[in-house]
Amino acid sequence: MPKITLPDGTQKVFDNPVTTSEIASSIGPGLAKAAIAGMVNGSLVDTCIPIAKDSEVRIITSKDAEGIEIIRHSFAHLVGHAVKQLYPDAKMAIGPVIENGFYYDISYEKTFTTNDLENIEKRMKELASRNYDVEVRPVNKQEAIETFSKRNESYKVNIVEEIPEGEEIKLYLHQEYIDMCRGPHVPNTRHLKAFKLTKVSGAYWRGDSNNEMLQRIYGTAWRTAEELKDHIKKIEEAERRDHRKIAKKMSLYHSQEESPGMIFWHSKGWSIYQVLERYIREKLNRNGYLEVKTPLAVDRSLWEKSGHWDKFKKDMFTTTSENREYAIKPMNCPCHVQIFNQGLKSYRDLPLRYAEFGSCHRNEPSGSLHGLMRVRNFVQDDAHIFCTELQIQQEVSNFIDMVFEVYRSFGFEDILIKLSTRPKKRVGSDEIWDKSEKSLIEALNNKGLEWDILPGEGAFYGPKIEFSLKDCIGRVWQCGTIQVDFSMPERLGASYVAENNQKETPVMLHRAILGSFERFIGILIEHYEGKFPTWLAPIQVVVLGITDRNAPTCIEIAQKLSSTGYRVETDLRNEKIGFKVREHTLQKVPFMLVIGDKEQESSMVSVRTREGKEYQNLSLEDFTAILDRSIKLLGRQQESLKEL
RNA sequence: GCCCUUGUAGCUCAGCGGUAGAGCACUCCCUUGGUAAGGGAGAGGUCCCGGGUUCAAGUCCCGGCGAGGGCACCA
Repeated sequence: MPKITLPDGTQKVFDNPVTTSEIASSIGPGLAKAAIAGMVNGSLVDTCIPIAKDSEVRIITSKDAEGIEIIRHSFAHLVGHAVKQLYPDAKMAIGPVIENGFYYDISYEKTFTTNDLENIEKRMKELASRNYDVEVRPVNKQEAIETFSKRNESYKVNIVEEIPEGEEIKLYLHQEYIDMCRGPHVPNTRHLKAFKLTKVSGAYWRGDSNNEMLQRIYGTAWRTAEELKDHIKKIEEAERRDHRKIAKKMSLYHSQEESPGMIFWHSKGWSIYQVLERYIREKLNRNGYLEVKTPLAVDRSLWEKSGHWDKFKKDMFTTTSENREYAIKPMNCPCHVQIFNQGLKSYRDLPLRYAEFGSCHRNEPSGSLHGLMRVRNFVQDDAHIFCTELQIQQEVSNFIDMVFEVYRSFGFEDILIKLSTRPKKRVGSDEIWDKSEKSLIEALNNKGLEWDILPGEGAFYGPKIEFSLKDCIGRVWQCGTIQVDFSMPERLGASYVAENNQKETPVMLHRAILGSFERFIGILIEHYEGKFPTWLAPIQVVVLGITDRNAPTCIEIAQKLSSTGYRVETDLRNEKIGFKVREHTLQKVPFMLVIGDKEQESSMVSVRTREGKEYQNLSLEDFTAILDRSIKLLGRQQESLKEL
């Protein structure tokens, strides 16, 4: 006689054990049709599972977050159903839910082509349109192994074998296809409509690069066709913003075969880089940092002492000279310790903050390189703070303020914070790790910030806080970091004289706000879609002549502007004004000055913005005032020209 | 590093066994035109590199290198 309590408080009493499906029916036929699963006392169950005890029950439909997850998961089974019909020799491995969709890892001797993908998708649609019931069959371990052995599903057998004895195993029967899952799954394939298979790629069995590679079929799935369409639109939007494409069109940088993962900055890209560097340098100066510069190549003995040679030898570029082996530095910190070690330091000198825009090289795996986002040569807005344990919290706190201020300058308001704790591969005692992690947690809590924890994701020498920002289409980029390091100063012999006249080892904080300039510029290109705010725009103003007669005036105006420090070009080509306007709009130049006979005679300028707004009869002084205000806004939301 | 895809003019791409193509860009000429493409002519290619198959190879096969999408990695 189970008594069922629904979310709105209503209670229903049933004579016999009752299923979620029956409860839904008792409420209404619409809900019965929409029911995907039940949330019974906090856990998700299939609609066909009988509930015998008094329970709180919520009916899950596609409108619930849990519902769409279940739908996506069932789509993975549908991939299995289709693949096994089309390619009976294929072996199914795992098919989980991921953000916005699902995938299935499959072992099959032939590689799936895009054509195969289309066929699989077509078959999935046919199968789904049969609106067949999905059956659940609980089995014991032995039965599961037999079932999958008989079907030659060696990966499934492998998975079952690792399930502890006595634990419930559920088989899901999709007509003749059988899969295994914790569930729940949709009761009928009528729930499986809005989806698209997106790509095939390789993936290691159990995510281990020592294992064989399987073929992974990716798909995206949504509750309605509209949501699917929206999602595809978002992907296209992201493609439009691809920094590699935009940078090529705007001639910001290039890379070529001879130096994979390294950037040839063109003048326009370098201009952005320099503005960033100037901006950060000014921030560092104001916050008590000392800028330094250290060598690119350093003898391996230093990297042995620092621990890098042990852990990252393969990932460093090396070079030799006169029987000595050097590593091209992958980071600046060991060199900064060398500067710290020059001369005796007192506790009165701390905190000591060394900043460096040092060029670092890391031999990243070829398959991981990606435009500006993952490169082999990069420069960070890097600095190391040498301080006492007691100073950590204050330094971390000051740093957090700086991070927020800098990100806001680029228009990033939404900032996520994560704390990464000790990884498996690490140096330093557990006691030191306890101390380091605790000090970061306290600094975060004292600031009253919200943060998440990432267990095991810390650097090998210490825990870290990571700062991620959300760009204007909602993508999250991890940029800033501050890492506590109790180990490296000791390894490299750093010390200071404390108040009690004893030598102590300082703590070192590694920190960066932008991360690497390369990557941050990549992010900015995508965030702004190439439409850099005036502050950052490689060309801020282009002066366009209407006819050849206006060329001298154009040149004169351009010279006036560039001598005041603006980045200006002229376009005096023998082309119509419409043509020039189009080109510089596509080049995303924020301001175009149009100079014809009219302007020439009246000593005025006409302004056209890249957004297509026009303003006639401005004096050059009025225009530069506007320009100044636009630049001062930095990367914050630009208002219209009138408001400037 | 691994799997798949891919590499043709400065750019975007077509051609896929039989004398290298288009659009844009570039050069020259006409045009001097008022806010997103005026017209004409011309020049431009070891078809990524190295082997092989073939009477004949951008085109088919093998190997390198790069790029793209994933996986793994990311101090």
